[in-house]
Amino acid sequence: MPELPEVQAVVDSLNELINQEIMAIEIRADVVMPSKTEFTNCIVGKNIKSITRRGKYIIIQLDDAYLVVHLRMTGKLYLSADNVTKKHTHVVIKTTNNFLIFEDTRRFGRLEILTDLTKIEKKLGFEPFDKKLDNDSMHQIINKNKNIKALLLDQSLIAGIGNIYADEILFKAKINPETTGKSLTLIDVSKILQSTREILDQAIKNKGTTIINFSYAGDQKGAFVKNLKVYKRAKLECFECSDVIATKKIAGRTTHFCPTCQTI
DNA sequence: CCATGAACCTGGTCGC
DNA sequence: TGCGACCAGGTTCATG
Repeated sequence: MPELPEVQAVVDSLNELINQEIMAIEIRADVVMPSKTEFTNCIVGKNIKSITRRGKYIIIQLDDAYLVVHLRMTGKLYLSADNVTKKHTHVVIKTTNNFLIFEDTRRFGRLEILTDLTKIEKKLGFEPFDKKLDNDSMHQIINKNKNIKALLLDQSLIAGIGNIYADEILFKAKINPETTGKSLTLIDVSKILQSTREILDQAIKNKGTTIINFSYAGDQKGAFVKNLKVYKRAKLECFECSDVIATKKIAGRTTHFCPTCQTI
C-alpha cells in the first residue's frame, strides 16, 4: 500500500504521541514481529522521543531503542481514543493519552525493535529530497543495464518510491519504463529527478493516494488520486495525446504508461 | 549482472 | 448466489 507520501501522512498523524509514555502493549498476532516478550520488555515504560520516516519505514524513537514499523501493502498505524478490536487489529499500544493501533489485513507489515538504525540504513539509498542527490549522483546510481522502472523501485538507490509513483514519475518525465538506466543521458536523468520531486511533493501535500484502502489517522483518504495521469488508467485516453494508456508487467509489477508520450 | 516468479496473506472484483 | 481466476500502494529469496 503505502509509498513515501502515504507513510509521511501516517507519521504526521502520530505527532501527538511525542513525549507520551508507553503504558502497555497488547499483542494479538505475534506473526508481525520476531519476539513478543522481548518486544514488551523493550517498550513498556519508555517515552516516545520522536516519530520520523526513512524510506517507507516509520521510526518511533524511544528512550533507548527504536520501534520501527513497515506497513508493506495493507498495514495501518493510527491513534484511537479507545481500544480497538477489529478482525485485523494485531497490536494495541496504550500510551499516556492514546491507543496506538496497528492493523494489517494481509499481515505483510512488520514491527521491530532496534537499538540503532544501521540495519535500516544499510538497505536504503538516498531520500528523494536529499540535496546530495543531484543530477550527477542520480546519473551514477542508475548507470546500470536494468530498466528504469526497476531502478526507481530499488529502495537501495532511492528510498520511498513504489509502483504508483514510479509510473507517474516516468510519465511526467516522458521516459519509457523499459529504457535501461545506462542509456539515459544526463538530461533524461535530470528530468526524472525533477519529476520525482514534483510528484512526491504534490503527493505529500495531498496526503498520498488512496486506490484500494490506504488511510491515515483512522479513516482519512489520500487525495492524490485526482492527480494520477497513468496509474489505474489502463485503456483510458492519455491526457496529453490521443493515445491510450497501456499496461505491461515490468520489474514484476503492473506498469502503466503512454506508448506515444513515453518514447525515450 | 539481470529478469522473472514465487512466497508471504486476505479480500475484492469479474466472468460464467 | 456461488466458484474459480486474477488482481492489489512491498520485499525478499531462489532460479535460469
